[in-house]
Amino acid sequence: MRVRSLAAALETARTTRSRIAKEQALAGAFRELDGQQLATAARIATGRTLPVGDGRSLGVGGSLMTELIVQRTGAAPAEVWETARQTGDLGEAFGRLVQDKGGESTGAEVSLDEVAAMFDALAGTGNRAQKLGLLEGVFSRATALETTYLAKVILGSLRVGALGGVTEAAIARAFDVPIEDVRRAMALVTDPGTVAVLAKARRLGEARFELGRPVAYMLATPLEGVVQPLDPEAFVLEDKLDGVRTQVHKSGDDVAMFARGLERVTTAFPEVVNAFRAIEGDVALDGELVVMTPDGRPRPFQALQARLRRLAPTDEMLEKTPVTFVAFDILHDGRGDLLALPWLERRNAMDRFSGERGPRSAFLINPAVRLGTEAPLPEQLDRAFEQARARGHEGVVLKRIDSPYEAGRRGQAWIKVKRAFATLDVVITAAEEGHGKRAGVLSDYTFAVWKDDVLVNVGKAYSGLTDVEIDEMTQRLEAITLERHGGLRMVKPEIVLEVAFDGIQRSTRHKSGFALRFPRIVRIRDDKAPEEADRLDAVQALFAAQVETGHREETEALEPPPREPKAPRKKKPKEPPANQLSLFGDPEKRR
DNA sequence: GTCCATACCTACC
DNA sequence: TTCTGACGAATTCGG
DNA sequence: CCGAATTCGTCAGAAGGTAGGTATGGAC
Repeated sequence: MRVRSLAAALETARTTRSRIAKEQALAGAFRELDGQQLATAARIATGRTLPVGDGRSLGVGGSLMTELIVQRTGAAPAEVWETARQTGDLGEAFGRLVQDKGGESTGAEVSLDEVAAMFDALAGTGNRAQKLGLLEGVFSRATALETTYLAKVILGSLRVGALGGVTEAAIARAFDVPIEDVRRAMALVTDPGTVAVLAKARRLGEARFELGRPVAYMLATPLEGVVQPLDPEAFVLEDKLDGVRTQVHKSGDDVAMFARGLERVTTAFPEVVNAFRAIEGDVALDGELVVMTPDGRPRPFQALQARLRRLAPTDEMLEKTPVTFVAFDILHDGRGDLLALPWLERRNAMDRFSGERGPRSAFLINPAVRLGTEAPLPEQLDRAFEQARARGHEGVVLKRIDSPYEAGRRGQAWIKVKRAFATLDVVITAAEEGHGKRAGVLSDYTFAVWKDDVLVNVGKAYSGLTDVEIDEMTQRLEAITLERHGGLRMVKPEIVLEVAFDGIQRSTRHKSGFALRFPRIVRIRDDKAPEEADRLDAVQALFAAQVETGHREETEALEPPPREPKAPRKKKPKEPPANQLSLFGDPEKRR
């Protein structure tokens, strides 16, 4: 089977807005396939290259792709960037350049099996040259359309409007099976490829929960989205912890942990593994991974962040930021999966698995309390919410006591209650060109407030810094830039832009960024961690000055300046990596 | 030849 | 993670 | 009563913020 008909189906799906038409296009392509080819096609339709749970990644991003495009089409890097800028999508640009430069293949056709083999091989090597060779091997025989969609899926931005839900429906339609069966199987097996193959064989019923393989997470709906009145007696309340959603599966001495994307993260959290080794029996639990202070208070998400992407933590980290897995649901008790049981029964089953006690335990169970009937529900919620915040939590979650575990669904059985957002008026001082749908408009703003006659950047530029650091930074930069430019512009402490506000300039490192000629007023939300509230107060105070000095006025964004190809610093062409420019990595904070 | 900074990619909220 | 906008089905409205 | 308008559930996509792992290329 060729990639060609899948690419054609994806193109059809992309160019129509109708979900049904997208579904039909994909279903048509799926119907002609089976086995591994079907699996590969289903994964590609959902924007994936490897099976769910593979754990590896291709390691091919904008930079390597640009190199490939240059090699394939003979276009200059500047031309590639310009085309990507126009289309808002590097994959789209690749296809167009292949077409324009007459680089379409006339050779042997590319099969889905080859594509799957390429994905696997790409994930298997870290060597840039080897990756390039593997890509070249397939792309050199691809048509323009195949090129576009292969590049898109490799870059992780398919943008055909047919992820998850539409592809599930397409599988159901292709093989004439009930959509509910597809959904159920997807929640349990999680890999669209496997599910598609099961659907074709009419064996969706065989999908089972397996200890050691994660299920899709059950998610909570925000309270604002809840329509029906709630019966207080049907719900319990739990604290909503601000950490990372995690499943822990224990089978004998094997303990496995899975993060939100269902990747294995076991080696990062040995303290949790040890805690689970110490308990009796097999089990699979759903919960939140958090960092706590010695007295049992949760620390903000930032504290956990340092542990997140580490394959193996250092002893120092284990000492300074030990993590705790706080379980709030049970999926399997060693004898069978409990997903269909009502929450109350699952809760009872889970309570048998409590680990060692104490605030520094690496395994705790999240307390749940029944709602009362003495006060009106909104009042109870307000009180519970404030109490949860006072304990350092993000908010509360309401859970229906009669609800099964609805894997992979965001239903109204779980309802999260978080803080109402305060707003703050700020000024945009820099922006980047958008991608995808947003091509041609400005986005990715840097915010500022007025301080006296000078704009001080806040928002993303300052995120993560303390008030003291901000003050120091501000003073230093004011000294430099007031003298040199008559104004203060900055994107990152070490990056000072070159002009004030009377024109548009691109910054040195914020490559695709440019200032707006006139600041525009926007609103941002205050949904930061509690400790950042002080900082926002300070910013609010600065903002008050803006009103007095009359600096607030609404103006239009200007068109971006013509882009001149910049001479590459090195011999190798480097691509401005789309809108995911990393502006961060402050050396000051690394200490 | 080794070391180190950094460019790139990825994944969590 | 949140937010927005869109589709399509269900429900209500109006002639 | 029937078609039009509105509501509602669901989904896709965009966006912002942050840090670690790995390959690589230049400095020494």
